[in-house]
Amino acid sequence: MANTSRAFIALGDPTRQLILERLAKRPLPVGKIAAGLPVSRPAVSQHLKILRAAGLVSQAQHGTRRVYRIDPRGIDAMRTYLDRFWDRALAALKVAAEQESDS
Amino acid sequence: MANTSRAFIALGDPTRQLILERLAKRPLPVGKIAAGLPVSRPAVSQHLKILRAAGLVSQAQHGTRRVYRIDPRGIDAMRTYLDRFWDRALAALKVAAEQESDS
DNA sequence: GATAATGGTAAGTTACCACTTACGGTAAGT
DNA sequence: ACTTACCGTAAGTGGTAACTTACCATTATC
Repeated sequence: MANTSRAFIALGDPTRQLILERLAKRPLPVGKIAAGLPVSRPAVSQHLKILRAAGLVSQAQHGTRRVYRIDPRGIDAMRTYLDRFWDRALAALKVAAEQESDS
Repeated sequence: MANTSRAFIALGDPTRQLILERLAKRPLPVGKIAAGLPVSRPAVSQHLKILRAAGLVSQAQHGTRRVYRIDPRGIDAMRTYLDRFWDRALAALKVAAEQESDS
């Protein structure tokens, strides 16, 4: 499974989107992330595991605390994928429009 | 449910990704999309419905044919979302790095 | 060293998703 | 008109995702 696929799946879940929104403001330990979210702390741990596999967050262990933060590389990979897609799609649509006017 | 959420969910599925890859080359009717894909034609129809709800493809009816094509607006909405996210995340990481060096 | 704090993992449940086959509906061709 | 081509939808099924509670491991604190 390509990692971009994992990233898109990860961003599709509303809870994970909330987690990323919070981490986009500042790095946070798991407990702080879970506080304020509508799900339990273990659920957050499971989401973080998915986000980590998708390359969207990274971890730093300080004592018993695990501080999570956004991993910019994961975000950038998605942006690159969409940009390439964008270019190809626009080019194809342009060709299609020209062909239609050929009639 | 926000439409960007729908778009990310849509891009998370590998079959839908394949469909979009094909449509990025040129607009196609449903049958042509399904040919070459590892799933049945009705499955493709269901995926197209999801892609349409996400604003990623549009439809044009010619006789009994439904020709689908990429809708650039949906792609662009995702790009915009990621760009905003990217900016905020980078700013937050910069602040965090400065705070760490303050110790 | 006992206790508390922090967080990852296991097991189980519920809900949803992707897929199939079967069917219906509309437009084109003969 | 009959048949064919094209495609959407309904119903049913198997698998997986998200969540909960319960438990365990590790590190700080007293």
